[in-house]
Amino acid sequence: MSTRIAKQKPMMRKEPRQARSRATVETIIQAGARVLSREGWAGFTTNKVADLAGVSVGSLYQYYPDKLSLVDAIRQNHLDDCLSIMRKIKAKGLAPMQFVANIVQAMIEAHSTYPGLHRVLLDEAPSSDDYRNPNSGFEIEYLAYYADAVSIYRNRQPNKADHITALIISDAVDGVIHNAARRGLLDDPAIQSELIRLVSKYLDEGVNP
Amino acid sequence: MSTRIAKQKPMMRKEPRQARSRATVETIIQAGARVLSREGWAGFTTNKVADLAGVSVGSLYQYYPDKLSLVDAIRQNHLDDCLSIMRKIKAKGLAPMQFVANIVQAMIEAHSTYPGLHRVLLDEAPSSDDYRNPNSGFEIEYLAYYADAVSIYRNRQPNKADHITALIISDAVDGVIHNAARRGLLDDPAIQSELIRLVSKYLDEGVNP
DNA sequence: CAAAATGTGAGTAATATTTTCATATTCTGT
DNA sequence: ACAGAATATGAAAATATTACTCACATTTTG
Repeated sequence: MSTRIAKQKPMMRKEPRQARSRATVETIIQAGARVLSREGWAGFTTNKVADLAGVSVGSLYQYYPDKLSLVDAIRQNHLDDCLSIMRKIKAKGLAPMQFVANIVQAMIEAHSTYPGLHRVLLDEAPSSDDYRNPNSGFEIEYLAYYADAVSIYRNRQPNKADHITALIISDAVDGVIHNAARRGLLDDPAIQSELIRLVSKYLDEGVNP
Repeated sequence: MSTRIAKQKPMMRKEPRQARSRATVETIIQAGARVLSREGWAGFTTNKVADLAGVSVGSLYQYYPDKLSLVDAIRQNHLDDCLSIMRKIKAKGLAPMQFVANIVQAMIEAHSTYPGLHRVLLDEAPSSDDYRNPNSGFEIEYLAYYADAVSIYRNRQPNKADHITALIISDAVDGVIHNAARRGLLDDPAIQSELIRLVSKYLDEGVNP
């Protein structure tokens, strides 16, 4: 999955050394993501997470000093996943249209496992660090990938205006996926193809509005 | 099919009769909207609402039997506003491009007062009735307006496919606005014009992707 | 001016949730 | 095999939160 890095305020109370504890921590993170996704921040309790993970609360507090550090870990994990997906697709070196289709489909897939997670992490859940901040490293890197995608799609050098374009696309895709998930339509092929069309047409230059 | 059904639980404990109490109720609703917008469902407490409204909790409970009925009232109020905006624009009978621009700008404006409200009401806050349901009367009416807008823009009879188009547009607009608000960019003219461009290009037929 | 409407806010009652810790179990290196 | 380290447990202490009431004050109405 992802490498976890030490922070000023130690993210982890204790580093899991054996395979068993590493698995426990992983399970806790997954369960936490599921609880956040299904119940939102208001329904996120350490006991629920432990229950769903099938471990005792004690185990949870063995590794995370408090609730907040657990959310931080979940967020870190999720954002790492997002960036990793982006990097992989970019590395494929696809043709423009395939590229867009790939990104859209990857984003849909990423939201399929825990439909509400992204939104909850960005909008609801408090944070000790600054990942919520619009100028956070994550947001910047994330949007930079989109901006890069724009220049790739248009087959030319990166451009300052690409960043606004990237913002619009990223947020529009987010909105369609989020609401589709809310309506239970994330699997609808019509939604998927129309979303791709939305992005493609917006990216196509030439025809003036 | 059922239209609107009378609620078992009365929305209001007591109907405000004098001007003073009507103003109190209005203030409470506004304060409630502000609290929901700023703090989300998790931070929504009756005492906070009363404080912000500048009235005592007692007054709040004079009109609303419980917290849930207050949220319901706030939601009802907000959704009525949304539909009312839509109706007014439709009534203007504008030309296609002006029409799109108007809707987008109206939606941006609607989100400007309480940036997080719409999302919180749809995603976070629980509901005694079925406004959260994707097949609720509100959703259907709301999307119907968008679908209608599509057929107006394309200057032809309404079409079954318009509904998917409407869904995509509605949700994309929602996503861009919501995230722009989160980033404090709701006033950015570049965002506004690009959002209009996104919608217009998607609606333009002819050029095949 | 009496009665009805409205407003007050400290306090209660109930609930919920985080976090600990004494103890039990499992693993690792030798 | 064994000691010490790592890991796991979960009842319950400690803490926090907050929805909602009620006895009483103030304002409005007719």
